[in-house]
Amino acid sequence: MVEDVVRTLGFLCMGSRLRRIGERLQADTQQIIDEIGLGIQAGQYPFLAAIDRAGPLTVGELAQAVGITQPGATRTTGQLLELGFVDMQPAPDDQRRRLVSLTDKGQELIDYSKISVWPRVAAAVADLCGDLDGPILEQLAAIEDGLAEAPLAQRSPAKEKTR
Amino acid sequence: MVEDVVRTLGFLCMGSRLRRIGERLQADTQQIIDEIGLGIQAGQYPFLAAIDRAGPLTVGELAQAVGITQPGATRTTGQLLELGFVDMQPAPDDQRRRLVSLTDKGQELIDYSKISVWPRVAAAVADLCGDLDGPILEQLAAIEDGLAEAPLAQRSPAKEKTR
DNA sequence: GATGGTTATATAACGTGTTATATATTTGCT
DNA sequence: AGCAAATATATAACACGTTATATAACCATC
Repeated sequence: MVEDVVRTLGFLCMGSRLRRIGERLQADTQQIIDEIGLGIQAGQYPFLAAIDRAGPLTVGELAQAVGITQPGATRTTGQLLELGFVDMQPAPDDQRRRLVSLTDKGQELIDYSKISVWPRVAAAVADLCGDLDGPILEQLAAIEDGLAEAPLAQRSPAKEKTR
Repeated sequence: MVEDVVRTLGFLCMGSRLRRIGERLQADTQQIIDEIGLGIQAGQYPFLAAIDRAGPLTVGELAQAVGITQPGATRTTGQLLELGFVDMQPAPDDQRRRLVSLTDKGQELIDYSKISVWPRVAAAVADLCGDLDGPILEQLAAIEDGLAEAPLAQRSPAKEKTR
């Protein structure tokens, strides 16, 4: 068995480490989404959630809300448009801005997700790291160990905790 | 100003959040590397560090050591080969395995990085989150706030803390 | 009211992760 | 020995982030 360098190097590799844990969590989340059978990518949720919370937003506002760059927001918005979850129309007062709003289909997806996917994901993540405390490196180690033991999909509220 | 949905949604978006913080940290680290003038990508360091610590490793062992999949390790190894930092040769006992070792140039890079880049990065990250404690969501919020105030490059040990 | 700078979005090119699959070598069984 | 299964690496195709730049619309000033 080979040493996990990223873990060993601690603060030095914290960027790589956060990133790989984030990727793992998103992949696990995707698995839950697929199990429930929704045709959406985990990374697209924050966009829909932002509009659901704040009402129609422009592409730039979406980028800010989700914390990525504008070209990334443009692309994901295009995908959501393609999938029929959102609608886009120029802002009446400023033709440069494109207002992105939820379609009925998008609103339904969100409403259903709120009762099916989101609670399950949030509970699974909380099960994984909700009770943690202490220095961040220790918590990250605990999270990685936890994920190795049981992925998010096995930490859903439906399944009784056996530990 | 638009609400940061990923932060607001907490555990539900923890994957996205860890990922984006990791990307930010890596970008900041890259800036420090570039300032010092080394021709390497932040994400390539863990590969060289792994070999430096453990001696020559196969592609598969590198993937394990760095915590990514094998095709990713194959690609990065190819880049490091191209850059002249590593050498590859078939393992004597098993022609399928390719042993990756540091070249003199690679070893020099590592040795120099150990005194120039690594301490600075580790100190900057420690400055950012070394003293944190408590629930992970709170720590992540503190890290994001901290990065917004001052990127890693401004948290080097050379610069006196002004706060 | 034309012109130059700013702002919003789109597009292109790239980096680096993933999954799926092809290829070559080794291993193990009859 | 010979052949099937397993293993190690490479390659292809894709996801999704980035930076740099093009284009269109708005605004301010002369």
